[in-house]
Amino acid sequence: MKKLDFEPVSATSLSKQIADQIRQAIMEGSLKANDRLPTEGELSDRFGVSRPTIREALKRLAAQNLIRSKRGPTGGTFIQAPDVDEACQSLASQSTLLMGFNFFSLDEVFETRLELESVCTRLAALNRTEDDLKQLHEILEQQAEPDLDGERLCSLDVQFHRAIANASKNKMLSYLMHGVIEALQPATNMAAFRHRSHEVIYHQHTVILKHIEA
Amino acid sequence: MKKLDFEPVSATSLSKQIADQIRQAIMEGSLKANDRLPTEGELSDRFGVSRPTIREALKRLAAQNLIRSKRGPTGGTFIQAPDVDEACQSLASQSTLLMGFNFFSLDEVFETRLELESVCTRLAALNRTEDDLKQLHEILEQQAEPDLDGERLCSLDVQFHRAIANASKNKMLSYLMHGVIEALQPATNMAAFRHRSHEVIYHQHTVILKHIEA
DNA sequence: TTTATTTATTTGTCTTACAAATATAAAATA
DNA sequence: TATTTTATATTTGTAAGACAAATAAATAAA
Repeated sequence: MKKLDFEPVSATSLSKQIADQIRQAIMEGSLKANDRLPTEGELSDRFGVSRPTIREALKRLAAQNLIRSKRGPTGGTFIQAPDVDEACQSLASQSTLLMGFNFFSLDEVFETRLELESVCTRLAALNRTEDDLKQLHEILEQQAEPDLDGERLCSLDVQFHRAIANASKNKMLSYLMHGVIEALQPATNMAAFRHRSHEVIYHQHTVILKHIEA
Repeated sequence: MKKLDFEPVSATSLSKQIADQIRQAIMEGSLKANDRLPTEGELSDRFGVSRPTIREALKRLAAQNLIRSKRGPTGGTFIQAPDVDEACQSLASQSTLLMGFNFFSLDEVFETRLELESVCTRLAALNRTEDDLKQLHEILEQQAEPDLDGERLCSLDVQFHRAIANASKNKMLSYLMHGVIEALQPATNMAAFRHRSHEVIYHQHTVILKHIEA
């Protein structure tokens, strides 16, 4: 007899279903930033599940920075307004992970950074403030020092690239750019150590900065 | 008397600390894809916490698609290899959220898409396969039809943009591009409905495709 | 009025127990 | 013997109840 393959009625766990519901409410805007959710007890009543299940659902949301919790009266669980820096970090770690599993080659990521940076540079040339220029100069000045250790060199490199992204005055572009830069940091680290390309990097940065100023 | 502000000994919950530890092990590569974690019971023994706490930690990781779980013998919790499509979706929803909270203006996102697309188009012109061209032509052909309903029009628009990203043959760039496209879908939807810009869009796409072919 | 103290509320954690899924091994049956 | 069924062990999923810890507000004491 042929096997009928019915759909599983509910393959996903309760905690996941609940988390998804709340998540959707946030995305749709029915739950706004700093809104307070009912207490865990109330939630377990409303959803008809136990408190541990509710808690697992809330932890899922907490992992995505969608909520925060506090104890005590006036405490509870609150909708967390997203934060660009956190989002950036999460993008970076996703990218790092994808790179680690060889979904992206090093070349691809380098190419992406190069292209994005070219875009950022062009926009920065149009929109940069005096403050941006000052900051870029400061970083470059620190990079001019001849005997920098590798760690410091890399940190300054990252700072420089981030500063360019910020100078573009396009927050979404910066967001994406920061993610790519972070993902590349370990790799650029290696490259810098190996090829002692201090002068090369410094020279490149000088050229870029001139371009933005002009 | 002046208050000394000591660091809180452990402001973060146990489940978070445990999740972070496992997360780091995955990022560092000590835990590889499809590796099996110890059972929840063993984990609670090893970490010296209760099973519910372990479960909350695991749910945090599950929310980030870092693990998957299965019941039964031969079941357990396994390290999940990241998936580009899922990562894309998560990037898109992050972007949507940031847009929803007005961290990015519509202009910024449009500008970002425009610039990224320009990069994708240039790379696509270099790297596109015959298959890519065929696919782009197919989509364009469907868009040529005069009376498309709004939904279908938008869907084809998204498909076209995604196809260009893919034709660039840079997977990281595609990944970022897809995120931006998804985030913009609701907005482009609105725009398309309002301005009945069917012909405009079609014309633009024709120009882009010619550029890629040449 | 100011300072302690109590109290109520809410999340954080632990313990124990049972349900559900599911692969493996054993037993029954054709 | 081969096949099907049944039992069994293992592991995650869910539940219930209890206590700990944080903390703000109300109350009592100085």
